[in-house]
Amino acid sequence: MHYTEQMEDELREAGWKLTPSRRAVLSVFDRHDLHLRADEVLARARKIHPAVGRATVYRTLELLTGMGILHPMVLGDGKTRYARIEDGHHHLVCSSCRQVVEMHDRRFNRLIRRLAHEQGFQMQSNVMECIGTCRECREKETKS
Amino acid sequence: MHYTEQMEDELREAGWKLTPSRRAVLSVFDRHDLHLRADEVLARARKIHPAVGRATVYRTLELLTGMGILHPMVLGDGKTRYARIEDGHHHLVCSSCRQVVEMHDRRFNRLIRRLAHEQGFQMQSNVMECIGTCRECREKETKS
DNA sequence: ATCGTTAATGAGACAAAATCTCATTTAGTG
DNA sequence: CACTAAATGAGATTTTGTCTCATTAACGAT
Repeated sequence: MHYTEQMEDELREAGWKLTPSRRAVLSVFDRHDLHLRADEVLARARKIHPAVGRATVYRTLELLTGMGILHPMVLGDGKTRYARIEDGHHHLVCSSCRQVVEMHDRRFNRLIRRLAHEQGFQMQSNVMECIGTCRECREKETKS
Repeated sequence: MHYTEQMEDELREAGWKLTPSRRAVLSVFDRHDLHLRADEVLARARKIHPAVGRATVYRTLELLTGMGILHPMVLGDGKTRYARIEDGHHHLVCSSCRQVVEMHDRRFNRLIRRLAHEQGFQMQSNVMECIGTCRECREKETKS
């Protein structure tokens, strides 16, 4: 089953109405590897359902964030971007060339869940950003 | 030695000029536990050096971010906030009441550093946000 | 199918956050 | 203390996000 359909079910089960606009926004995030600004989401959603309004995109992004489906983040350039939450969403960001590497490591989720539990929290999702320098940039650095 | 002085040295060593405005912004972050919006930073900086302009605050926040001294983040309400980076900065955020719990756990930093290293990254800093529900909110939930 | 309720919508006014420009100032250097 | 490039503040401008409100349409009941 596709991600979009799953999410539509989730919305329905939570009692939200499934409108063309919401479907359009959701379908933008069918690919898992996107980090989009609100205006980019708007543009892409309009390709699917040209009538969507800006307000609705913001409302939907907020809704999806509240449901733990998306997560807003600032990847170092001051712009807020939305990305799907996979439990969890872990980035390495190179502070020099800005490339973003996605990490998927179970140890991480396990450790976080445990630490959250120790504090009485029940984890819904988590996002980590690690800022550093990638190998290529370090090598360029030392050469110059 | 105070944090502010350390950071001033860092700026100087990197060849940046130490102006009253930059000092003012830096001194705002002398306390380690702040998560401030740009306009809050401006207001606080003006208490110290009333002449600072908005543009300069943004410029300085960007500079300090680039140097790995501050990190911008979106704590779930869509507002960008800046906080000092301590290696690392780990939050539990309750999605219901919005309380933020700071975690300090060495295992975390160790694991992240290792994972970063595996990818060829040299870590400068890291930030983690775990969204969940705190005990109090869960208890309220079940009672109602 | 159709109806009724109510959530959801789009348009556009509005507000807030961030950027840009440029003439002027000043920190650091010699 | 004079020089110069970096940095600044003011304010115009752009971008991003919010709000209002009249209209629409999703969904359950019939």
